Amino acid sequence: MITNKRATILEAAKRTFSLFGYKGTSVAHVAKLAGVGKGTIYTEFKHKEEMLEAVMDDFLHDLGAIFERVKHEDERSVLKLHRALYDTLQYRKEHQLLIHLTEEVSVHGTKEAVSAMQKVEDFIMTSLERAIAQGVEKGRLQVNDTEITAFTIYKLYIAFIVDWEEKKRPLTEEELFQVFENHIFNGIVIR
Amino acid sequence: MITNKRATILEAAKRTFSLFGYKGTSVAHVAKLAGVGKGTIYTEFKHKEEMLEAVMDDFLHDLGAIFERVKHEDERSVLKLHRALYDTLQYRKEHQLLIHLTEEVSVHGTKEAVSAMQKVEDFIMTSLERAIAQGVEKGRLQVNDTEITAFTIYKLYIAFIVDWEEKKRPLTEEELFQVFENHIFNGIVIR
DNA sequence: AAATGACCGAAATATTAAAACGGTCATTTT
DNA sequence: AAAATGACCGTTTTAATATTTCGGTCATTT
Repeated sequence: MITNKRATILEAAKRTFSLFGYKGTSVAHVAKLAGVGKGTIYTEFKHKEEMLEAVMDDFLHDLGAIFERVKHEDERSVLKLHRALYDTLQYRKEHQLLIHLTEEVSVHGTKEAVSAMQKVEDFIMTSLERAIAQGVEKGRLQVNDTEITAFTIYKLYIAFIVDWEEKKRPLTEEELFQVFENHIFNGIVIR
Repeated sequence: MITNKRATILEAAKRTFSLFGYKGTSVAHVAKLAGVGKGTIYTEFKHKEEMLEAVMDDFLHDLGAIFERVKHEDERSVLKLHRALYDTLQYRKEHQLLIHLTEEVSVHGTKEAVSAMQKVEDFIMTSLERAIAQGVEKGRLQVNDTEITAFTIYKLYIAFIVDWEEKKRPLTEEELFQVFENHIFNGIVIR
């Protein structure tokens, strides 16, 4: 066999999950696309959920790359933070796999999808927390509790990128940055 | 008749909506509790939804009173804003009617419930916006767009009161205030 | 003139039958 | 002998159908 068996199956799983979501994908379907028998899949994965987990791990690796890439850019701490989060959420918003999983969570509450999306949220939150902690170390940010601050920033980005766009004109990246610059970072109180 | 007919029906509607939500309440049930025939209800309200609207109007009137009361307290602008919003959301949290409607929106998407909750959100947002505009007038706050700032504060409160409590220990009123003091009002950037 | 509840079509719910699914394993292929 | 396979199994989902409940009306009663 020229290509790795596990990789072939994983690629097929990624494709079908992206097209039909977790619930909408049958193991038989993945097997056919991968060009193997159904039984073969169970020599590589304990069950269907383990396939999703493997696909998600790949995916989280990509997300991690975004934060990593931005980290080495030579910019202000605040701008870096913004760019990493913006790119991440944009990526998340456009990726078919995540779109399907998100819908599955809200419509069917499929437990495997819930846990997969939880992983994504945790990952983003953790990356954000690390970035904030770094800003604190460098003496650029004052923060009592990095977790609370990460939560605050994360929820606001989600609110603006998801909820705001539902009823108003979407903000450009620049405008969104301004919102955060004014509110979270500088504060609105006049001194 | 000693008590007002409309008020009696409205009171019964309020009770049953609070106990069973909109979907879970039948018109016959309201009629029985109000001690009138079903037909009588339709002499006062065009349809079931109009009953809900009337109940919600009463409710929004109560909410308005909270903002009004706080407005006249002699405190810092920021503290006032916080107290008004906190009272509002605590009230909301305790109020069975809103709990049921909120669940109905997320579980069944009942259109009458969606529109009722939309009204509540709009009302809170508008009150908040007015309070912020007042802070700006008094030269206490610097804000580019009161709508965006109101949205920011509202979403953050909801996030902390709903989402944060789902996974972490609920914040006390004091802690919640600190979060807003640090993030929105003063900012986290070191100058 | 105001109040009522039996009645209507429509919508929600419960019941049942049929199909599809995840996972296994005896058999086949390499 | 080891790896791959798909027919097969019990369970879960879905589709089809029968039953109940509901919002709203209106002829009759109060």
